Amino acid sequence: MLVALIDVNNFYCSAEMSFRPSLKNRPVVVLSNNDGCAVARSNEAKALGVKMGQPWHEFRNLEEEAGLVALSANFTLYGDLSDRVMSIAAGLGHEQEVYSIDECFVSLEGIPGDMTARARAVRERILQWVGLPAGIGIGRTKTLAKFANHVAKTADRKPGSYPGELARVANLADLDGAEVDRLMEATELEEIWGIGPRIGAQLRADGLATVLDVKQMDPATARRRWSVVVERTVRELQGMSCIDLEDAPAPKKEIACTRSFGRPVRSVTQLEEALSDFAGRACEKLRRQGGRAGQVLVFIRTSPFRKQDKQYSRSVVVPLRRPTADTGLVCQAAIAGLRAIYREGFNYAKAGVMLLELQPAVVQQEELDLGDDTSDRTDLMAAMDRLNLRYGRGTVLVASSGSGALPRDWHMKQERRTPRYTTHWDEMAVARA
DNA sequence: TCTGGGGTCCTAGGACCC
DNA sequence: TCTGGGGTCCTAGGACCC
Repeated sequence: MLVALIDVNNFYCSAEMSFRPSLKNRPVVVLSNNDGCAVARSNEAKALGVKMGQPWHEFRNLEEEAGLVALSANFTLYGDLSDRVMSIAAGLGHEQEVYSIDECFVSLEGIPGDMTARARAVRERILQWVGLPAGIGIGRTKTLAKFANHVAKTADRKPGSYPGELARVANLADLDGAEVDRLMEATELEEIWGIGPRIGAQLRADGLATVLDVKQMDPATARRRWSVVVERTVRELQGMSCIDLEDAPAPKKEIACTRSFGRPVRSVTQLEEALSDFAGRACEKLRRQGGRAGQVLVFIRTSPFRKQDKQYSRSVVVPLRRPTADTGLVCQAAIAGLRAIYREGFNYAKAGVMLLELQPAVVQQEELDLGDDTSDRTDLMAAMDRLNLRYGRGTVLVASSGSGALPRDWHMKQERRTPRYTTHWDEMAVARA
């Protein structure tokens, strides 16, 4: 196996900068839904000490003090730019796994020529055609490609941290074993793909510190002390491929739509509206993958951060009469679930709907017509999806989502969103002479 | 005052079966 | 007096990823 990992640097921030060049070289953060916390930081924002996931109110002062620019997440824009990046990156090899919105693995098996030069060309193309800077790491396993990618990005961002020729594109296959070991020795073990904070701390307690230390572990010990997951990570660092490239995206096993509210919600009516809305969105995703759900999970909870509030958190799984992707039936189930778990007198901060026991619509079990809810509304749902796609989300919805009579102030806060430049005619960027 | 959203996989333990 | 062994399925919780 030889595989490349292509990953856009500070993706959301870079996406914003590609349409607003005045943001370049400035501290920029993109905030999570509800403008809650930092989910992307430019290099300058990192240098100011803004942490991944840090609550916005904790570093809001930097706006005045350091010229920090904070933006609401604009997922429509990021999703569209992501598609463009992925189609260029796919040109690197024959098989591609889109791993997340900003990164993908590409298999280099069977590709002739100089991989490093090829990767540099693809990187240049992404920069020129989409305006986004990326890093590319190449290795014999996915974990090694991830590690190489870390080297490539860090060498670029912090000159002197690694040999300069590895900046932006790092190909471990170009190096001999001793050189790779030196890179691993210079890297903290927390950077390893698959080692999180918990296991990282346990490895530290055992006296390990660097990627090289983990690579040199005995795989059997890794399995006995931790799990097969850690064993695989050790073996992958040693060059044995244990994690396959997933060429075709697997259908989802569960689909969720959950939101924190813009302000606390107390009434069951508003929760019904919100959950109907979430159920509708979840069903839309489900229909897109051609699936049906057997169960609906509903949850509501207060904010664990509001210590002064009474706390409450509950969820319930509602079985569906038969597997369905019908928004109306799923809304009914979600509302029935809500009524079972709702208690008065709490400040609800978050709620959600999850669709479980997903199965393909094409292998539906036949059964006797019991005359209860058997009317097939597949065509109605398809029409609803087309209208909402064409005229915008919320053009058609089920009545329990609210008539608009009640204030929908539970909607998330998004006070700093930039235009959806590439997907909405009326929000396109305008060039002035 | 203000703290995201959406996933996957693995493991252990209990229930249950023959 | 003597009281088995092997297996599956389900669920909750933990850990990780971006």
